[in-house]
Amino acid sequence: MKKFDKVRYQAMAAVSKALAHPTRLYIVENLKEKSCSVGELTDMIGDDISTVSKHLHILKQNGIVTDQKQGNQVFYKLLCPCVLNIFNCVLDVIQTNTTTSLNLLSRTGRNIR
Amino acid sequence: MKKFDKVRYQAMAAVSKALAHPTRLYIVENLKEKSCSVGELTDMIGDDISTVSKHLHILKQNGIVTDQKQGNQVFYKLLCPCVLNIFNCVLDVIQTNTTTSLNLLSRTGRNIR
DNA sequence: TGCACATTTGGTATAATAGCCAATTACTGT
DNA sequence: ACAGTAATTGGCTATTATACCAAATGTGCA
Repeated sequence: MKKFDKVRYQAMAAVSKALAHPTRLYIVENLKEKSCSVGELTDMIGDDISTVSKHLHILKQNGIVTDQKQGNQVFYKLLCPCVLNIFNCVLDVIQTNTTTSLNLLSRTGRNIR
Repeated sequence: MKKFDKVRYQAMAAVSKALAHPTRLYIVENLKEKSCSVGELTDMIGDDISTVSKHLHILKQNGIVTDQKQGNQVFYKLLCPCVLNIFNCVLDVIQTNTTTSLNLLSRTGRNIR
């Protein structure tokens, strides 16, 4: 693999990795409509606040969210709503998988219900 | 986070994780046009063939590629070309980041060239 | 059958990730 | 300055990923 390509794929992998965690996906999807404080997100998620803070840090580092202080709190919002497209693409892949599995099942004469 | 959501986000994270590696992204992009044998991919990538084989296994497990024996060799191909959309989305994110950085730079009076 | 080639699997060392707790930092209001 | 709330950081441990080598498996052909 050429060095040029390596750099490119590393950059892409970094973004993918940032999204490759259930909690971080949850966060991104919840920031779709409105920005949230760390505390709000923590309540929704149910992990320790330090854990949530670290997830947010990863998302920020990879240019997916930004933060803004408001008094006592820090609000995070989507920096790049284009990430939401990734959601659809990923769901497409999952749906394709599911469809394939269903076809296999039906070919064996079995069915879901 | 509701249990239902958890399952959903875990499924999505699994797909994202499968793509969250430079070599695997490289593989996916190279299977865009034509299917390739493990040996061919190994030559292009330059890692040990066992390493490449394991990457392919991960992609297969997550419904991104399929394999097919042809005599001595195993050819892999994209199961779900919709993954390629993810590439564009990820590149969008990266471009947004880059643009943001450039704006910051220019605001300081500096510039790339 | 036995050899050559292609791929997968097992084993292992190293590195990266995730989560919690405790300690620190930052801001507000008194 | 001090107490109270919000968030980040550091430290620790458990789990997971990655990459190599070596061994095993599978396939085609003499």
